[in-house]
Amino acid sequence: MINETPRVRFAPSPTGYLHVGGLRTALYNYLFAKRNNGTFVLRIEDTDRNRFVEGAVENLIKALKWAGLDFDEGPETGGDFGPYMQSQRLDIYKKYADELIEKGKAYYCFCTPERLKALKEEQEKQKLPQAKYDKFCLHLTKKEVENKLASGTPKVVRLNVEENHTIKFDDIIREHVEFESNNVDDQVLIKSDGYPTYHLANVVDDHLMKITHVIRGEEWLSSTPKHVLLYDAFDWERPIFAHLPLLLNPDRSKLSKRQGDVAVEDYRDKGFLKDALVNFVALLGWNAGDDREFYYIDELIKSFSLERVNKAGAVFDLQKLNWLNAEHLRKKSNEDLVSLLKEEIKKSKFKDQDFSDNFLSLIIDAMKERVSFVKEFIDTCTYFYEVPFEYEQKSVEKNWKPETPEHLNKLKEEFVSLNNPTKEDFETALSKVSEELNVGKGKLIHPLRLSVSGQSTGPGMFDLLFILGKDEVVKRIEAAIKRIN
RNA sequence: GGCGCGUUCGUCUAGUGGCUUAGGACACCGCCCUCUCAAGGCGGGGAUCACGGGUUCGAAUCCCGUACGCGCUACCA
Repeated sequence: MINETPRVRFAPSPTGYLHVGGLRTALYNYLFAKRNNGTFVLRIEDTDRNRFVEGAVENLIKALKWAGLDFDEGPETGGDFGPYMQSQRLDIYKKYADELIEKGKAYYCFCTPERLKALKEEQEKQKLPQAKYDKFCLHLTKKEVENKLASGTPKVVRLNVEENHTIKFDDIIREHVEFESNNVDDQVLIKSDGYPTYHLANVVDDHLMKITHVIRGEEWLSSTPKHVLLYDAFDWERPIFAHLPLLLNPDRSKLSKRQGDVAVEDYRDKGFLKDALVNFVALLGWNAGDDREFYYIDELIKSFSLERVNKAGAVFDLQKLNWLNAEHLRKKSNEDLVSLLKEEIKKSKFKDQDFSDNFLSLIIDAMKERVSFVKEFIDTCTYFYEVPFEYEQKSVEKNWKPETPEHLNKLKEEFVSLNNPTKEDFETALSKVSEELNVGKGKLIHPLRLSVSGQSTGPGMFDLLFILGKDEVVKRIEAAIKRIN
């Protein structure tokens, strides 16, 4: 097994969207596969007919691809071990369940839900340490079973867990784990509707698809003894297990919808860069052992190892995600940012206006260090796109003094005389006015900034003037003077 | 209740018996830079390493117990 190239899988159930916890699981599988020249498989675990969600699979695949996690085999893509939708593999599970019954490792159970419920209540009443099925149907005679089968009595198939032994297995992250078989229930393998449960389908598929490493969330650790029993019952080699720590809400419960966004698409729609989300989620439970925090996905591939995955759950901290998003944003080329910004403009109130790439690129240069999200290239500096409608009140009180109109007028006159001014020309012009008026530059700059942008904060004054252009600057100064008077 | 897993600054984490007066990052605060806001630089507060016992010359690191948290306990995954 050690010398085989690994085959791993991400096996979500199609609930309608990709959960960020799922993204992290998928990512670790992907990183592990790529790191070891292995294969990354996507398998859809849609064995619960009651939970069927229209379009869920398409959504899942879309989110995975958006994040850059391309799978080598899976629905749509295909592969040598398909089909990759469990609902299309029912006959396979049936065959293996029969094999188990043949071997005495599983058995038919005809107990009604009512009996099961009564049994459970009785066990609780007696304060039995653990409630589990009493193997009633295991003791049915062959004849009785045949009769019930022939009469079409509703049935399930149960795993026959032998009592009084210890089930042991190894886990890359948890090391050695043991369970007493007496604590393991005779799990249903095939439901009465003929569909398999997760446990059977998962084990059968992992074996048939030659999965070497099962990398999944910690919520599966408790059912791993059942899976181990199944591998042993079939006489199949067990895969290597790696149970990942959970992603947590701020209150340390399992990350859930109630306490914030959990869908990858929510984060995408909020403007998070895929590079940042992937980077962030990779660091939730793993690190290379050094201080590095900024990674692109191909760099993660080079550094990743399951051995360095933590045991304890990690709180999903939005503030750090925000910071990483800003970091990734700043590292992007203007070319990339221009096209991202254009997408945002299409969604904004400026969607009908035309802005040149060159103009947008100038805005990006001016604002790159001041924003965390692409959409802030619009929201925090609308004055680049439209004339300011109002002037920040606090700043008006502070910066617009009685002498301001005179100062602005002088600046305007100086600017008007400039011919196709550069940033430096604007600066020289302002210096000149500053000297002539014997007024500090700051005393001119703040009122000017407010006049031209309506705000008290923003990029460097002369960058701002240059980007707006002489004509626009002059117009805005005139409007501001009018406003003051 | 039972079983399992976990527990280092608010959060993500480094740390695998002496290099640790426990390091970094986010967040927070201050200073510098400066036309503002950022970015950047420098600095600060913040962790009796959950608690209690051992083992050892020496423990965040090994062992045991306790507490707490979380997960599982479905014909859900």
